[in-house]
Amino acid sequence: MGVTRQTKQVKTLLDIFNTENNAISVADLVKKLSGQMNKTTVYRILDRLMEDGIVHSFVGKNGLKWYAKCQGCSCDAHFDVHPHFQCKVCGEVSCLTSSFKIPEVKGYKVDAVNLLLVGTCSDCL
Amino acid sequence: MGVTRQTKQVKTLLDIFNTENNAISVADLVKKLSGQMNKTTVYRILDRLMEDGIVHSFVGKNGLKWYAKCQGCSCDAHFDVHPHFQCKVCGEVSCLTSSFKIPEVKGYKVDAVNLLLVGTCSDCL
DNA sequence: AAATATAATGCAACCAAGTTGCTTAATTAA
DNA sequence: TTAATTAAGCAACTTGGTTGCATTATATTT
Repeated sequence: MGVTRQTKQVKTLLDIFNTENNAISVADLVKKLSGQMNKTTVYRILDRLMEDGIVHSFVGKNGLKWYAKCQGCSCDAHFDVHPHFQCKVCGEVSCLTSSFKIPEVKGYKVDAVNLLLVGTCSDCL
Repeated sequence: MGVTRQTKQVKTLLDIFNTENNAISVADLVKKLSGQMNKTTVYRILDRLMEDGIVHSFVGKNGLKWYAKCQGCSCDAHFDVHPHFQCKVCGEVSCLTSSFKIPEVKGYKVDAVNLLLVGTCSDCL
């Protein structure tokens, strides 16, 4: 599970994630790479990169799926989940470094958290 | 803005929200009401009910849109936002009563929060 | 109560995100 | 270098959601 071959396409994707600080929506990736790469391929590589713990994914404010490079976030031990911030003006999404403790809820077993802050980023203020 | 006429369809929707405690996905609503009501109508009524502050909406773990009746939650003054819980076994989504203070983030102006807890509900444990 | 203005519904067509099955091509291991 | 196997490409499809426009229902006015 998650033994990713070093294909040209995988390298392209990895390169994007390594040079880009912010999160990227799959839709944007597909658009940006259209012509270079099939959209199915993009989806499948992202799946594999996530299994390998290279990237993590989450859902943006309008239901689109976003990916960002994992940097020190333990994606499996989901207990230092970080929030994400989405600017409603420019649409940029970034990982916030401030970690966040999972709230306890009586009667429920919580094992993942999706915390999305929506607002205006410093550039758009 | 938000002056909703009391049509048969609106009453049907309101009735569903008043008898259902949990949140409902739009997709489910459309399915449940197919034959009774056009899907466009469902989407539009939900929009209006939200403008009126009758229901609030949020995004589930797989990007689907969910709605739930507002009960005492001030949907416009987004500062007593409540979290939502989605059970990954049965799929049910419910509003948690525990309120939640919006975290401060330096440089950003945060005005909405989407906090989704994913796990296993008491029925599925 | 009837007429009018206006808001809401239905319909069909559309768009975009994401998925599936299958064939072909590219890695990696032998 | 060949063989085993993973990954890429393609096309077709599914699903959630939207749009424009014609028709119908609700409120309002007289």
